Amino acid sequence: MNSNNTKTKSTQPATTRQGNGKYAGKAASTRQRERRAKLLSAGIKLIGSEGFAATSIDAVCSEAGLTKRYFYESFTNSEELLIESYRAATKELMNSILMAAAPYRDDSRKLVRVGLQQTFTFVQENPDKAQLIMIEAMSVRSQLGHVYGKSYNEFVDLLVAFTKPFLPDEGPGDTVLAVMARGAVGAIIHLCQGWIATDFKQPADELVAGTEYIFGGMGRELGISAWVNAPQ
Amino acid sequence: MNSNNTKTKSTQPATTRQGNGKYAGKAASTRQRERRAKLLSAGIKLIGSEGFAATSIDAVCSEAGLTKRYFYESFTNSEELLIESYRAATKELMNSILMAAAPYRDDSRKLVRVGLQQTFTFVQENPDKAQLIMIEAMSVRSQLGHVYGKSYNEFVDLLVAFTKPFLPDEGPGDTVLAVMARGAVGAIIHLCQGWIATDFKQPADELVAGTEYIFGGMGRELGISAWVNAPQ
DNA sequence: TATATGTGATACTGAGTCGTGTCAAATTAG
DNA sequence: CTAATTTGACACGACTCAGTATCACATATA
Repeated sequence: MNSNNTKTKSTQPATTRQGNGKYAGKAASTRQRERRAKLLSAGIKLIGSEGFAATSIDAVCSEAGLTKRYFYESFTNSEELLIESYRAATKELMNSILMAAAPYRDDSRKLVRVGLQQTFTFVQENPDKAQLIMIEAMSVRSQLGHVYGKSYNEFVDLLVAFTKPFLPDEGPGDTVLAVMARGAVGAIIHLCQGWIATDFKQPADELVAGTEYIFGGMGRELGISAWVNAPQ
Repeated sequence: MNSNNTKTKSTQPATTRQGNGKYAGKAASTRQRERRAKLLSAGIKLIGSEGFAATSIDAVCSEAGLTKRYFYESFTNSEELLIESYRAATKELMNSILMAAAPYRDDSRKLVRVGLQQTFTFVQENPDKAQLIMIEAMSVRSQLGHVYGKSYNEFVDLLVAFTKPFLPDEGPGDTVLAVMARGAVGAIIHLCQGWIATDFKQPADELVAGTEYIFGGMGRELGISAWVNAPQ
């Protein structure tokens, strides 16, 4: 359950006559964290490129340069690796978008443009992570379903909360607004999926332009002044 | 390669002294078609509910009430079953939308509304097929990727072709228009995915309303008169 | 009835994978 | 140096599954 599951058996009940855990100049906990990071990185790479179903634990260990023993030291099974890989990749994407968009908090249109640009840039620069986030995560059953749904809703809620202040009094209710936000996120995800599948043949600018139109239309339809008072 | 792959070995080179293929009152080709249909139906049900990765050939045969021999009579492997299942389900969805929307070819807004309503209705009434079309198909690698991409592009092209006549002369180019269409389809697919995952808790009307707003915004942004000359 | 063919149940082989266990080599602390 | 611990390589059993083969039974034809 806990993300920080240190399973160091520590089978020295009393007689710690020797060895406080150091090896190769590093403490036991450090080595373990490094191994976990290696496995996570290998997991993201393989799951993102080959797909979860085609990724065996042996392959992950081989990619990480470790043996199975250390896999089970950090994860109970392959699904846990998937979940943690998804968490790590999602966090990274979110942070990169927030960082890029932060300077434009007061300019809705610029904010949308920069956010979209950063999203597509991240996808192009990290195809494995993008594929993991946008394709693999949603097609795997059981536990990850909840993680994915939760993470997804958080982003949608963020989008709604951010849009709310700009809305005029009249307009659709919250439920419809939420549907629109989910649809907008879905549009981006889907465009990214197709983009990945076709090896980024289309220029990123065209995708940004198209999604800007979609967001612009929604802004206009919702009566947000930044778009209503705009040409075209 | 051919969809109508009849693999009746017909190992009677010359001495057809007996047996023109009838059994249980039906011709050989009829029986084979029925078996294939049973397998296809079982495949859609299992892949759509359990996922492709969790669907074994044995399970499909068991669900269809047949044995493995007849699976390999109609399909070379499980991926071929997946592709054919996807084709069948997609065709059914397309037809149901086109049938529902046909009477409103001259009223853009009504056309969009009815098309969306029918889409969500189909998804709710055929969750297995919808899950197969919208979730499983895109997460499987290799051959199906092309089938999915092709089918998807056909629908996007249809959408673009249908919109084109209503567009004013100014406005975005074809590439941006195509991106918008793909995004719109992605929005619908993604909303359906979430809807399926949450067991259709949200009323279909709300989803239709939200997607209508998205389409309305796009229509307005593109300068289509049916939406430009509309309130709100 | 006798023969050929279709059918259903099941066995079998080979490959792949998971999770665990073993053992020698490497490293550290006393 | 010596003993304890960590590490890497690999073996092992159990299991699942794909694809093929076998065998007895059912049905059609002569």
